[in-house]
Amino acid sequence: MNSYPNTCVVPPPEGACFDLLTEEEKKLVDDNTVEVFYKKGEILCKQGSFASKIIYLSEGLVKVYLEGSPKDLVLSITPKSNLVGLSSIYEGNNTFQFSVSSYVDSTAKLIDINIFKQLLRQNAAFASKIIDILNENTAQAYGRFFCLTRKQLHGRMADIMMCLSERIFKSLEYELPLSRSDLGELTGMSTESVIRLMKEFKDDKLIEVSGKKITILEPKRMRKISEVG
Amino acid sequence: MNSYPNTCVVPPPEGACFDLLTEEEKKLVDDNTVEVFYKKGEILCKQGSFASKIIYLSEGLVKVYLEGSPKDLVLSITPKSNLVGLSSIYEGNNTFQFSVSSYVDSTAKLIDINIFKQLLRQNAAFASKIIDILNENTAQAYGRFFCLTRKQLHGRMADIMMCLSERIFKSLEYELPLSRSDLGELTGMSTESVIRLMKEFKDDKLIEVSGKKITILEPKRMRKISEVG
DNA sequence: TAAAAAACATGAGGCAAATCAGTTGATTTT
DNA sequence: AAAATCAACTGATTTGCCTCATGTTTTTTA
Repeated sequence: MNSYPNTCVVPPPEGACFDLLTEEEKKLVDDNTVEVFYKKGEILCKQGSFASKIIYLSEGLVKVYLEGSPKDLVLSITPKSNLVGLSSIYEGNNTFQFSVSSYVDSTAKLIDINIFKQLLRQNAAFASKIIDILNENTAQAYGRFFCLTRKQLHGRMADIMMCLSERIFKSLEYELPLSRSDLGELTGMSTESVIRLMKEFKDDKLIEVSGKKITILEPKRMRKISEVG
Repeated sequence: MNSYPNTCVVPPPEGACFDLLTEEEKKLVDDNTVEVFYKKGEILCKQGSFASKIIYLSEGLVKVYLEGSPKDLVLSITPKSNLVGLSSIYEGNNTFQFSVSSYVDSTAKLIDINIFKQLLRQNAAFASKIIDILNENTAQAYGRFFCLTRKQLHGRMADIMMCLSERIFKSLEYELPLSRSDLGELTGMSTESVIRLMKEFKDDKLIEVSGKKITILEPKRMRKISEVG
């Protein structure tokens, strides 16, 4: 890959797909939606369970992951204002392909999946927009796939840090809501390696760390490290 | 993951999405399609280049991959009667996210992307079917993602062999059109490891190998190896 | 059909990163 | 306030797999 526009963490903001619905359709959605609050660490949906809802994350931050022993595989981390778990719905499949759990307190709107499917079949503009979103998600997943299989520890660490900065917090300085062990899961490395690398980056004056607070001092060098792997 | 319905290689057969078009729309597609023949090893589309066509593979076998140095990452291998490169089209992106090249002599129908997009916007049943296909592809990609990041050599090797058997050749005995080095690329391991593992499987009476011909003697044990990693 | 090239095969050695086995400090429980 | 739990951190050891070096067989090409 020559450029890394959306390498690792999170799908880009979606744009308001529901705006493409008619008033009548919007009402249909509203009438078949419930809002649910989740505490930090709670599970929004469980891999293998019956997929009866589409999840719209209105507040919070979640991870989408495949369950595996001994370790899960994080597919993406998704911030507020995004649809989650869209790709679970297809003909011949009615179970979630993955689990979703919250990193922080979160709020989700759960939309009845049959209503959602009905809208896809009757409103082509809406369906077309959903295809856009799905494809952006896929592009992101491929970038992440590449990151985890082809880069080594330094590259992966730099990648995640830049991605969190650019795509989630939109600042070079951020308060990390994830533990070192969460970061290890996200970067596909052991917790110990996360700690060692953060120390190394810190010693090299690439970043500043104090507790949960991360400041990226040299974004250009970080980006370079992310790219060379 | 508890089950591995579509773990590694190839998207499931799609069903005929073009049947959902009206006669008029079908004609529109036909009028904007060209058929091209590719020799073994040729490139059907190149990552980063302008995506002006949707590729329908009518004959052959191709790999979809991300370019990387020193090694590419194979996203999927796709047999005939499938759409390839669907996920490249989304708002704000008009370049291919990946490259596609042929393992064997292949024939593709290239459909004008603007016509394709127009159909998505005007025919909801068609768009809905395309969503199904995209989601199945995504499920496959996630399975493969899991395979390459969480399993080690034995599991990956068994996985690919079973997948080729079940999803591409639909037989326990098949003539492999890939070299050992292709297999290495596909399983994310070195060519040497592929050879060592095939010898090991052969010595363990799990498979029979003679040249390019593979026979799976113990599919149950192979599946087990694939699952435990 | 001989020569060159590519694919297949095998052993030895090295290394990136995981695992293991701790210590320390902060927070929660009792 | 003591005990227990958890997160952050560190060093020593192990290991899975790659790389390199070299040889052999098969396929391609001249």
